[in-house]
Amino acid sequence: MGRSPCCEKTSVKKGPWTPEEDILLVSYIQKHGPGNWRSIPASTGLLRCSKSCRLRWANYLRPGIKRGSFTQDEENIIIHLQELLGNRWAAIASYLPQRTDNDIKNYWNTHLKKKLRRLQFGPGMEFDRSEDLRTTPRPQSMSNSKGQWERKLQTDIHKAKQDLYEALSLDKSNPLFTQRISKLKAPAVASDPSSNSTCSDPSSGMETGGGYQPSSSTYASSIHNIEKLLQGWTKTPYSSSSSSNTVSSQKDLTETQHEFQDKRKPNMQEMMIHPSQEIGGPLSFLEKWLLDDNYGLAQGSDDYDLVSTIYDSR
DNA sequence: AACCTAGTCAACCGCTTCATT
DNA sequence: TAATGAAGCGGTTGACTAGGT
Repeated sequence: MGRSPCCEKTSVKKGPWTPEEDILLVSYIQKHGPGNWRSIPASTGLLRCSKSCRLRWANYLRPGIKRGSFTQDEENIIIHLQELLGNRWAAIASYLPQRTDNDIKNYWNTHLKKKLRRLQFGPGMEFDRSEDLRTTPRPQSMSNSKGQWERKLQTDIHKAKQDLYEALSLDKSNPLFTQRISKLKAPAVASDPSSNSTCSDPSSGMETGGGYQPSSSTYASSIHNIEKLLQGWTKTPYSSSSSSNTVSSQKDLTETQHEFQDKRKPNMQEMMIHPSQEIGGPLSFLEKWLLDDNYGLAQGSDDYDLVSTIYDSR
């Protein structure tokens, strides 16, 4: 299994992305859709490696990303999922579609770890909880019989489930939750994009996030630049002509920018309302888990399937 | 005003997993 | 089945900023 020669080490640009680079990347993805990262540098003329392009898209340019401080509900979800799943940030992020795994990881490392440490050991006590989690309960349980591990996990899951359900249902403004609740009840009814919105800025449709203070000097932190770039992004089917995937000419670029500003703007909000390009998609595993068994909390329902799923996925 | 320190977060690195041949 | 390449993931780094001295 050879290492992937991700990119030529020479002539690959590193460091913060420029607006021009973002435009090239967004233009390409707007035409061809995300994926096929390998071909992007060659097709767009970007002097970035494929990994860098994918990361830039996934962590920053992708529509529907919510920036800014995390809510209490989000915190609770992250804490419980981290307990259940460990540092599997991508898995955790899949339950918070508006947040990227990188964001969650950063937030965990910079805020939550310390917060939990303080709560658990009191101020002044320094203890690396993540280290503890890595070396104690779960691995210990794993070393025991599967049955023991499952019972322990079931207890955790019941608690997590209860808290997660409370967290989600308390947040009436959570569009993902309400939308999916209604979808569950009436799957045939198309959702009304104008009925709910997380967008704090209706003119742009961009979730600016509470309290987020973009850096004034660095491009990478300027939400407004990204906002402009993505203005008009839609889920319009991508061009199937992936053979001519070159956005090298200025003409193409200009046209694309105009497309963003003109034709596509009306659908921007839709994308923001339905993050993660999962509009109308199937309920996530966790959502099904929460919703399909009538919450199964007081009934003491058997979470064996869930436990098995989690267990087997390890 | 200058320096220091801690916090934040975008981006990179290297490993693993997945898909294809 | 094995080999290969691409994509995905988590850990880490380093640039930048804010606040304190």
